Amino acid sequence: MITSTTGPQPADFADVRATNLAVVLRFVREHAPCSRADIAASTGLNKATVSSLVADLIDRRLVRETGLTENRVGRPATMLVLDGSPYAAIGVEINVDHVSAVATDLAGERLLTWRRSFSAGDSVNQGVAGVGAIVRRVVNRMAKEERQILGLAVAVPGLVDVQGTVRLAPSLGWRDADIGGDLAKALRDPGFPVQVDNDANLAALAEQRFGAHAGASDLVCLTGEIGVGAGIILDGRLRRGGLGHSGEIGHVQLDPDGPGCHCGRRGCLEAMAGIGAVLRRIPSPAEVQIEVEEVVRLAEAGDPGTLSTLHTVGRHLGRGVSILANLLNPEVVVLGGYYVPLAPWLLPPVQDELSDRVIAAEAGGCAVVASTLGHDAAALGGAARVLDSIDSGSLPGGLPRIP
Amino acid sequence: MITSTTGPQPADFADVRATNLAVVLRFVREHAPCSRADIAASTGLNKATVSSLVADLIDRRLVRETGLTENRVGRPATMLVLDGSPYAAIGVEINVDHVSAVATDLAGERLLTWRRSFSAGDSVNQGVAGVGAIVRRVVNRMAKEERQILGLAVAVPGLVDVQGTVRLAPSLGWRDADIGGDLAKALRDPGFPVQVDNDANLAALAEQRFGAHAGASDLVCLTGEIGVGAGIILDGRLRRGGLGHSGEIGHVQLDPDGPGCHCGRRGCLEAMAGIGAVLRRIPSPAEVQIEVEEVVRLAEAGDPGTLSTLHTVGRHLGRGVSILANLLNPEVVVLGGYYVPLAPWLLPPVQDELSDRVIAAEAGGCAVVASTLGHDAAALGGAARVLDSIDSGSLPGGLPRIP
DNA sequence: ATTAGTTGGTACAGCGACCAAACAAATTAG
DNA sequence: CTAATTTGTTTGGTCGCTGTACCAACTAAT
Repeated sequence: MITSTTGPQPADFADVRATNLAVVLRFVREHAPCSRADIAASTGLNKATVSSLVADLIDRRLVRETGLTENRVGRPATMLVLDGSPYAAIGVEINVDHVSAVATDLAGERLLTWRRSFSAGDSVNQGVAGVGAIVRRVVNRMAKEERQILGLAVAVPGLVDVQGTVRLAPSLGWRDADIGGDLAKALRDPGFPVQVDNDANLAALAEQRFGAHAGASDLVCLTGEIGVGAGIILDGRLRRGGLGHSGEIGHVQLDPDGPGCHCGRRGCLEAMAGIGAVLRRIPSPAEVQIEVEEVVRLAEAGDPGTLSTLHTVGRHLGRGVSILANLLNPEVVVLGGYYVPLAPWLLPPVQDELSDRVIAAEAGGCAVVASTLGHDAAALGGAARVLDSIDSGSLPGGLPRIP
Repeated sequence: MITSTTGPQPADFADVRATNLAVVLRFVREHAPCSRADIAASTGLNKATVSSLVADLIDRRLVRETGLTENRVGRPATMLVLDGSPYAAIGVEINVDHVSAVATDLAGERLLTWRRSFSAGDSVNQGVAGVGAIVRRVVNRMAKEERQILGLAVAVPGLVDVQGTVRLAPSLGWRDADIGGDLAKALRDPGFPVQVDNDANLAALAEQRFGAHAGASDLVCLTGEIGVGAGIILDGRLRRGGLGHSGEIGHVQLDPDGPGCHCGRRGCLEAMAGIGAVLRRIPSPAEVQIEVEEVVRLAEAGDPGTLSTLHTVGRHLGRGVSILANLLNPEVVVLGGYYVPLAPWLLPPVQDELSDRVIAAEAGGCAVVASTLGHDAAALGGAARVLDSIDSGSLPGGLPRIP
């Protein structure tokens, strides 16, 4: 059945065509290289229909025939793969001390990964200028490779509403900033859509598409930066809540008598299980990485104090994860950011807490794993978000066949 | 755009037709009485198409023409309304001490509300027999009124997986029971689908369709029975999580030093803000209602101890609600069950906690209200669930036009 | 080398569903 | 009584999927 998102939203032929184009495109993405016959057999579409759809996708340069054929009985198949070359998706991640930009082709292959320093104290205008600068460079590079930009999604650590306005980003000092609009202006009508989203949301998209549990339809991603946020994917899609402010787990109170949090409350998850709770002193943002590496060294050396701290933090983190598991019953919770290098010591106590606290048997089938995507997961997620919109039917290259 | 749920799921004309039939049906439900021209103008469908769709719906006896016309310039319109008479949806709610059954017509009007005593200690077989008995009586009554049963949904207080198997219902003493299958067997091939779901989930559906905030696309319903559970609606649909075990908020720990919970842990939401925390003594299930009424009387009389208890419980409940608001950012959290009569005293501290604890400004736009649906909300939600499946395209009366 | 068998892809007619526009119907305004 | 207005149906057209037939290209066996 076709399920429209909501309200009176009728369907017509264009929708059927767009849906089936997207179905074929997704199939090629997931089963490349494959033949038209494969597609017809697996999707249930008629062979003739598949031929027509594939022709359309080839016209739009989304799919390409590889001359290669298989070696079996019968006529050999002309295999199809995604055509990586003519398109690119851009994801950008704004952090306290740097901006990361990632570009991928249609298949999700990384084309470039760039970084630029960034000052959190900057005004919104300065921030946008900095992001605009790196994006312009990426756009130019893509133009040199003769790639059309499919879109840009920017990850911001903070509250972003459904329209893409940054409502509150404490670590950047931003409030009610229309980054998307400003950026589009700075890029002077770029000709591709510019989207803005929360970093945890985009990291979750990255995990769903590129992570070890890619394809999971119910997945939560917990970012382990200075702040802790959750990106929530349920039934295959990001769930943002009414205003787009979902996933704010960082200041959920674990213990009324817990340590003070920088937000002014006590016993927040962020205060008890954020990366700050692991470090012995509070370093500047740029030094956190170094401090974490020091903790890893100490833990590897078996330093009792460090191990004990990690165990305690792990238990607290486990309580946070168990809230997620009880409330949302995801297949997997992915720990990102600074949790990744610390995972060997954090995961066991997290698992223990989870089995203790989740009501459903065996933690409701909820696995907890460390991310394998590296530090720019949110930027990669930005690209994933652009690819998602392609996958769900808004194809580029709308020109029809030969006149 | 058409968005298929997931995977390779192509669309064809039948899907277009089903989608548009559902669109028209929903429109008539929400705007009755209305004319074909209204539908065409509001949905964007062509007038001719609307005529065809309406004719189809009339053939299926889902919609009816009222002779009435409006009094304006131009040709008078023939108004359309949902045809209540030929169909019925049944919802059943299993509780510790009773079973409630509700039947509604297509428009959601209650046709009957029945109750039957029930013993929690009974085996699954005895329980199914009891439910089967009341369902059979409802089915017979509906048959007498010449109504076709569209479906039956049963609400169970416990963990229900996506297939509808009751994994764990502590208050009933059930475990791994295929209530749906057993019930279908007990009804001897009833000719309509039998579904089983968690009581909080179905209560949430009832709120979304019949409650004061009907139509909200992001809504959470908190049941205040002996246990506390949440039904989570995001982006217009119930979200059940990977295995269907979402919403288990009752044993989220609010305070490591809190009072003991019957689950063996400490400081669970259920122990600190469940109805048990309000009552002075632990009564038998049948007596809870009386005890709650006594608490209301004391509160109304201004008894200081009672007021103080309610204030404290309200603050704890507010902490639970704030977790929901931070994590899911719903438009509204509806408090049900025994929270309803106590709402005048519980809501103020809940609101206070919410404004204190939710990171987004103004609690992320999250309202907290008491349910207005009465004690059989989950049963009503069962009917709502049946109506939902009609609304999303699985129409009855599949026979085509004239033979 | 020839033939049979198998599989891949295309061509063509048919059908179902939507749309646009013209038309018929029914009522009010003047 | 005519003009204006609005409703709903009829007619013709387009689009996109389906089924069938057909051709193409290769393997395997005779």
